[in-house]
Amino acid sequence: MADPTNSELAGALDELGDLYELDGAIVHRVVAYRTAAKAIRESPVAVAGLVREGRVTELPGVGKTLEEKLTALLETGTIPAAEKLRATFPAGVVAMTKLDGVGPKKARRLHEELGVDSLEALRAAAEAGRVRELKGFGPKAEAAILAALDAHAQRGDAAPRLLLPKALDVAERILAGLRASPAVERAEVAGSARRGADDVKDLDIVVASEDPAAVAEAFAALDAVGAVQRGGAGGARGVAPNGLAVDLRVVPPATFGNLLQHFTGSKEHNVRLREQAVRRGLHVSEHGILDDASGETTRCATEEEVYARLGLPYPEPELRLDRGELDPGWEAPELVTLADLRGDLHCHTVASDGLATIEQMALAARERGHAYLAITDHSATHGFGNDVSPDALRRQIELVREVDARLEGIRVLAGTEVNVLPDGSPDYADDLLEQLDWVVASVHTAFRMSAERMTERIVRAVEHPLVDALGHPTGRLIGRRPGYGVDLAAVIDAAARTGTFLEINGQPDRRDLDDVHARAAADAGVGLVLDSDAHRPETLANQRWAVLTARRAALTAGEVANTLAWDALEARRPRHRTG
DNA sequence: GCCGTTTTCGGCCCGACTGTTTTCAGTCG
Repeated sequence: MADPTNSELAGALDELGDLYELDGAIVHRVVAYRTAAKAIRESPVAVAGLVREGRVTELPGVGKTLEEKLTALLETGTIPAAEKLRATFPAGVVAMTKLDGVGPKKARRLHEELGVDSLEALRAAAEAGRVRELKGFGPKAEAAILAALDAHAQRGDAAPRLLLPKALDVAERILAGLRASPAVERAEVAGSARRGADDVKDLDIVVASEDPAAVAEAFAALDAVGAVQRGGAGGARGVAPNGLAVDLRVVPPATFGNLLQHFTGSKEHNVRLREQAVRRGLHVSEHGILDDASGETTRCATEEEVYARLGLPYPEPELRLDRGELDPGWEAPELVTLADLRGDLHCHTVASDGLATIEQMALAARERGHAYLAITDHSATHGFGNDVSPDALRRQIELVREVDARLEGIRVLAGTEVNVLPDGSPDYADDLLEQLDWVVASVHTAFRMSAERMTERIVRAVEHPLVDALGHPTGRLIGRRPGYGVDLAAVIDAAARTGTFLEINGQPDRRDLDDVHARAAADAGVGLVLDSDAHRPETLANQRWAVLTARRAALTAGEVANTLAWDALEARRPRHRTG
């Protein structure tokens, strides 16, 4: 039987944390399970392997006890403590703790005192007016439970999340509206949107102003804020027309830095930051930094002042993920920017499923300041758009050469996004691939093979000497489809061995590789390419999202291959490697 | 349950909001 994935191992620890929490364990013990689950989920290597090698305690937050539990899970398929607790707390009770406003304490009392053991039973009890009979519960608590059950019935377990570009579009319109108000001195988006996350649950907007009432009024009047659910001193909550919740917070300019830092998060970053500060007698909150020794609170107008007061280098928002950025001795890397990119190595034209011609795409890339653009239409077996047969590709190469000769100021490269067949070979012959300047190999078909076979398939493609880059390496679609089961550590190893580049695809629902694995690839010496995968001129701008993922991976310009001039990059292609 | 410039025990971020309370527990981010 295949080893459990990191996600499955993390899920088991999260469940055990939930069960211990219901059982009344102290909160720190529960937090320890969740911290360990996060470390496992974000690990770029297969944690099951670490457990077998006796190395799993190298992960931060995993100690002897959790090592034993993970070992039991691998050897027997279950954790004894979880088995025992499941007998006391049925799955329905755990499910109750996921409802808005219901936590472990309330769920346990509903279970013990009303015999409720499922969401259905909870609804029946609430509708019968039995919940309000419990001490500490009242009519409002009962109504809130019914509302939470309705919300759960509508959206299921996962709260709806919006892809980053859609959320930022709302944020930018709100910010523009707020900045037009004379009462607003500064307005910024905070939260996961500012950190460049793949998708967001809600927007946090923070404002510096001496007149919060005027700001709240301006906020409520914005078209981008459809309905204001509640307002009050220092803030308001609205809902954008597309359903995105928007939280507004307003403070005087003197503490804007504290507020922006606090609401940018991440939560884990802030917890770590505050724990370290406490050891030095400092207490950090959105209101300022309290010094135990003097009793003084330092208020900061900028975030830079917050980090400086704590003696820390300033971490860019994308790096605030509690992945070592607060460790002693950490130095802020100079993160790659969109302006560093000198070319784009993945786009489509009307030859396959794109909407523009070679020339239109090239002119748009030149307009964006690029020095080169690779035209990489899909290959024949792909199945989307027009089939690009070998003969059609030969004609396409001639067309590219013709456009390249005619246009000044942009190098147009002949390429392909060649399909990786189930056996790992590209679906054009080598003598044709040899004529191309740039070959991206991608998996588009036969997703459902075992992890072992998929890994062999992709490693074989990476090892092909005429494959320059692996496109969207995992095939994930954010919020819709997990990646194919593939051992990325083996893929990264093969790429490091062969000099093949790995792509960070900039389509906003791909961003594939993700930040964790992009970091692991760079650490292994693999070059990353940040591509738009544009299908029309406007979506060349999608490189922006690849750059954000790269920044979350702490990539510098030196770790991104398409920051190089084409001549330098061409010389680094795998086909030029010897030995 | 983890961890150590308070190191093998005794701590473990901070505040807002809500509903039920007469001073606070639970939940959330």
